This record gives sequence, C-alpha cells and structure tokens, in this order.
Amino acid sequence: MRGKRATSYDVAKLAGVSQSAVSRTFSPNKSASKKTRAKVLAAAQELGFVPDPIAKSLSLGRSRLAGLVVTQYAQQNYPVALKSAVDVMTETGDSILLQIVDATDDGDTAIARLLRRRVDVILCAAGVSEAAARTCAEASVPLVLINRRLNFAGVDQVGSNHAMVMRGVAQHLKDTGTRRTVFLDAGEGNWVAAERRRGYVAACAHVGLPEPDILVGDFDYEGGFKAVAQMGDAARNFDAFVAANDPMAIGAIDALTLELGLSIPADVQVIGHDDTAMARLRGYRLTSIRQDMRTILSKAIEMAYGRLEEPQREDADLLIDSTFVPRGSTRD
Amino acid sequence: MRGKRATSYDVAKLAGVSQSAVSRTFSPNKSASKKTRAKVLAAAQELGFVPDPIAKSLSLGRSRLAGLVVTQYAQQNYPVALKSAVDVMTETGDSILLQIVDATDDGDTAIARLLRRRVDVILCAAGVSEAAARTCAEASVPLVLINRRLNFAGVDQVGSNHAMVMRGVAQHLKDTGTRRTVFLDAGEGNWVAAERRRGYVAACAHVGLPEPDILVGDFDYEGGFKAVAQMGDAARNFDAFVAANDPMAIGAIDALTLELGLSIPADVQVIGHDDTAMARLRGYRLTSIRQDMRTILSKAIEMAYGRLEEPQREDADLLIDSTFVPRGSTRD
DNA sequence: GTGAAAGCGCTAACAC
DNA sequence: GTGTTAGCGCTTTCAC
Repeated sequence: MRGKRATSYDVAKLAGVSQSAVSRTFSPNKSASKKTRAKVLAAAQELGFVPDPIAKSLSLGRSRLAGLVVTQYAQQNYPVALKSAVDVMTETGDSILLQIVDATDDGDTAIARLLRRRVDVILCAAGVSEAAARTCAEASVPLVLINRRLNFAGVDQVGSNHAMVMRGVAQHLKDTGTRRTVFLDAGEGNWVAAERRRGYVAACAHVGLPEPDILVGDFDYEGGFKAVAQMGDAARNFDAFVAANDPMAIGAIDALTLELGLSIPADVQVIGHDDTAMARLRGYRLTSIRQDMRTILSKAIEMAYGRLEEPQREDADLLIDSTFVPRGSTRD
Repeated sequence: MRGKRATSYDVAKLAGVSQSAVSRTFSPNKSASKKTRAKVLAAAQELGFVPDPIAKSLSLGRSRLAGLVVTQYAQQNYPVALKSAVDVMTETGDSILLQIVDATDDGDTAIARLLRRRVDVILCAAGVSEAAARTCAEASVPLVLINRRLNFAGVDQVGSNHAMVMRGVAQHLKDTGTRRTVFLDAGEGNWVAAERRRGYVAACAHVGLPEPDILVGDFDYEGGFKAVAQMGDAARNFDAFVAANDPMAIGAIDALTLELGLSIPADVQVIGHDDTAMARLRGYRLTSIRQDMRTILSKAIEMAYGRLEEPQREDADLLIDSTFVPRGSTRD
C-alpha cells in the first residue's frame, strides 16, 4: 500500500485487459461485458484502485465542485443549511467549495475566486452585481441566487416566501388586538432584512393593520437592543415589534423589559426570524419564523445542475414557504 | 469571451513564444527573461488567460484542496473558525473542502471521502480512529487533529490548553469563596467536553478545591436545563456550576433561577465555555471561556503543509491559550 | 465488446 | 533563457 496509488493502467495489466476497459467498467452505462467487468473489479479490489478525480476532471471538463457563497450571519444562524448542502452534494460525489463573506454582503470577489477554481456551478447567498453574473455566464457556470434577487438572463433564484409568512404574522397580530407595530430593520445593503421588511409592510396593508414604523438596527443583538432602548418612552406607544432576525428581537425584548419595565407578551408582543437557538431559551421564548433551508439548498443545487445540462432552459424563480413558530413572546 | 477559455498554447501563439515559456512566466521563481515575460503577460491579458488549476493539479500531483472535518456543534458555535480557515487558505490559493459530522463525532467516513477527493492535507476537529490515521499515512496525506488526541506517528495535534484555563477558573471560584462545585459534562464520546472536565477536575485539586461532582447533560441547552432541574433541591448544596459549553451553562442558569428560585451570582456562580453569542445576552451575562480558534486553525494549516514538505519531521503537539471572559454570572 | 491512440492543459527534464 | 518532449490519469472517438 505504501507509495504510489494504483492507476487504471495497473489495473488493466493485472486484469489482462486494456486500460479503456477499466475506464468503461468504472463509468456508468458504458458497454462492458460481464466477464471483463468482473476481472477488472477483482483487479481493482486487489490494488485498492480508485479513479483519480483530478484526472477525471481534466478529461471531462468538470471539477465536480460547487461553489457556495454565504454571509457570516448565515453560516452562524442557519446551521442546517451548510450541512444539508454538503450532504446533498456528497450523495452525487460532488463537493462544496465554501466562501464566506462578511457583513458587506459582497459576493463578487468570492464568485471571482470560485470561477478561478473552476467550480461547475455557483450557489450564492450573498449580494451579487450584474457584472459578476455576466462573468459566470461567460464562463458558462450556472449561477443560482439564494434569498437574493437579480434580473439577469440565465440566473435562477430560490428563496423564502417572506411575503406569505409575513401575512400570517400580520394576521396574528391583528387577531390578538395589536394596534401600532414596529419593524426592526437592518442597515443598508442587507437584502434579507429588506425583503422581510417589504413583506411585513405589505402584509400590514393587506390585513388592515396600520403601516408599521421602521426602526434600523445592526442585524445583531446589540443593534436590536440599542435601537429600541433609544426610543425611550416612545416605545410604549407600540404593542408589537417584528424584527428582521432573532438576535435583534431578543435585543428588543431586553430593552423593552429591562429598560422600560414592560411585560411580554402582555404589554407588547415580539417576533423574530430564523428560529435560532436563542429563541428557545426559557428566558425569552421568542416567537419566530423558520425558513426551510434544507429545501432551499437542495432546490438551488437541483436548479444549478439542471441548467448545466440545459443552459437555455427558461429562468426559474422559486419561493419556498417558511413556518411561523409561535412561542411565549406572542399571545394566542 | 463566449466559448472556450484560453489555454497556455493560445497565449504562446499570440505572444510568439513556446508554451513552456508561458508556463514559466506563471510559475514563481522560474527563469524567464524580462522581455518574454512581458510579451506573455500582454498576450495573457488580452486573452483573459488564467492557468487551469485542474490541469495544474494533475501535473503537480497536488489538488490544492485541504479537507476540514468539523462537528455540527463547531460549525454553529465557532463562527470565526470556519471563516478564518477559509481566509488563511485563500491567501495561498488553496481551498477548503468541508465535511460536517453530526453529534456522533465520527470523522472516519468524512476522512475517507476527503481522501477519495485527493485533498492534499486533512484538518480534523472530530474523532478519528487509528485506522483512519493509518489510511491517511498510506496516502501520504498529512493529518492534523484539532482539539482531539490520538497517539499515532505522523499525526500532529493542536488544541486549546484546557488544563491551563481551567486552573484560572478554579482559582477564581476558590477566591470568591466557593465550596462545592458541579461540572456539567456531555455524554460519552464527546472528546471536547471530556477534556474540559479533566482540566477542571485537575484544576480543583491543584488549587485546593474539593473534587467536583460530575453531572451529565446533552451538550445543549435542554441537556443542561434537564440535568440541573433533575437534581432538584440537591442543587442547593452547590455554589458553582462549570459547564462544558455555553448552551448547557445557560440551561443550568434557567434551571437554577426558574425552578429553584436561586439568584446568580449571589447564591450560585455559573461558567460556560466557547463565549458564544448567547453568553452576551443581558438576560444571562454568562461568564465564559473563549478559545482562540483563529490561532488554532492557522497553526493547524501551518502544521499540515509543513509536514507535506517535510514528512519525517517530528510530531508536533501544540496547546493554545484560551481566555477567561468574566461576566455577570460570576462574582469578582 | 474491445483495444489503440488522441487529447484534456499543465509542469518539468532535457538539450540547445 | 528557451523550445522540445514526455508525462500526470483519466475519457472518448474510432477501427476492428
């Protein structure tokens, strides 16, 4: 076993067949007689032969690598996402090349790196410019956007149906007698927060709730706390806070209870987003919304490889339903 | 731009030089005259030429891929770890192939997959059998263990100095008048929790604190809560709980305050581990311990590639200091 | 069904 | 310094 690994030539020699016979044996649906196949497999077994993926890549023109671009936030808060993506890929023998972008949400340089690496497809859950999309198109590398939006021919998209789930949120608030509400947004350039805000604002109009006030925090716990704490007594005028994510919602809860002495959910209801581990703590019991990241990722992968086969296919734009997860921070 | 990408032959033809001249121009410290280099670079620029990493891999026998095996827990709770690993690798033009193992902490199948993928090195922050280590050795793929331990020639290790930081913890507890303490351990097979437990137990002996009681939870919030809640009034006999991680510590806090009506840190002090986002919430203000994951990862990468150059180098075993982060769940 | 041979795009001896 | 040539380990025509 020590030393060089066996090649298809070694196997061929031992099996007494040609090297191409070995190649055929290891390629699905290729012609090879039962006899040859058996001889080859026996020899391969004996030598511990495994086809070299690198040589395969060079020959096939496919690296069997998929690029995945995520933000630091996603990496932390959608734990199942990364794992399910890796799992889905592993099934087909492909692997994931990860790129993590920070809060600036700029996926362009990550995409450039992945392209240089010759990935077959790119899944991007970060902001992307048209220029980057064009680069992918020129390299014939399918680009699928996750929870982001870009109008560019050939780019597929998949993400959560924020508009839909927010309608349920607004309806719930209205049903529980809520009057004035606040949406805790994140700063400029946070596409996900903005999408959730748009969904909530539209939902309020839809169910007949007054238009919410918009408060801007930092998409994290401190951001949510400070934004609400700075409202001071003005915060007492609202009876529900809907946040763009869980950390902000928890920050809001701490500001409302610790700073203003309000009681949750009696005085004010709070709703987060992403159903993170924090939401389940008994000290908060935060009502939240769970995105179906498993489905989103597997659909994204499916779309990407689908387009690799059929580049001219019409652009897809898929919305996946999220789930409302009621807990103690809202009333029934 | 549309269509096939340029190869070194295209560049050679346009520049009026040989293909090998192009190769040399793009390889650091290879002989090439200023003139040729300039011509080549100009031609490359014009054609948008970028050396194909796949062909390079085949020729060099290096994939420029590093395998990284982490547990699901690590992926969630050491957010900086993954990013810093990716960053460090990206600098040198290498990439990371991620494998995520679940709570069983079994890295063997992940390692097998990475080996099949022909990664150059493997960094493993999950449990590994001797057999797997041997497989790596036979394939001449350096294996570096992160926060795990295995006695196998050629395997380097790097991890947190749990013994050292736990000595500080024990000293702090002793200095603040603590008498009887509990260590919240995780179940069988959780190497990290066990290492922290061993460190704490030894530290107690070292500073003259009575041997701690060991309580076993599930390495998560519910696990910590239930373990302590089930103690019932017996929990009142202890004045400090040291947990193997933050979620368990927070669970302990909730059980101690919500179920037993104890006050923290006046009645009982609680200390977690990993300094996660949860620890900073005002509702808990959990004293914790921060591992220096950036350093651990960069050292691991350094060790792995170092051994690739020098396979016979003597085995390394590095301990990196962690930091005690005092917050409101402990007294001064 | 099977083998011979070309080719994927690069690096590295080797000779000049 | 530079060009020629032989690989790296596969897949895939193309004859037979």
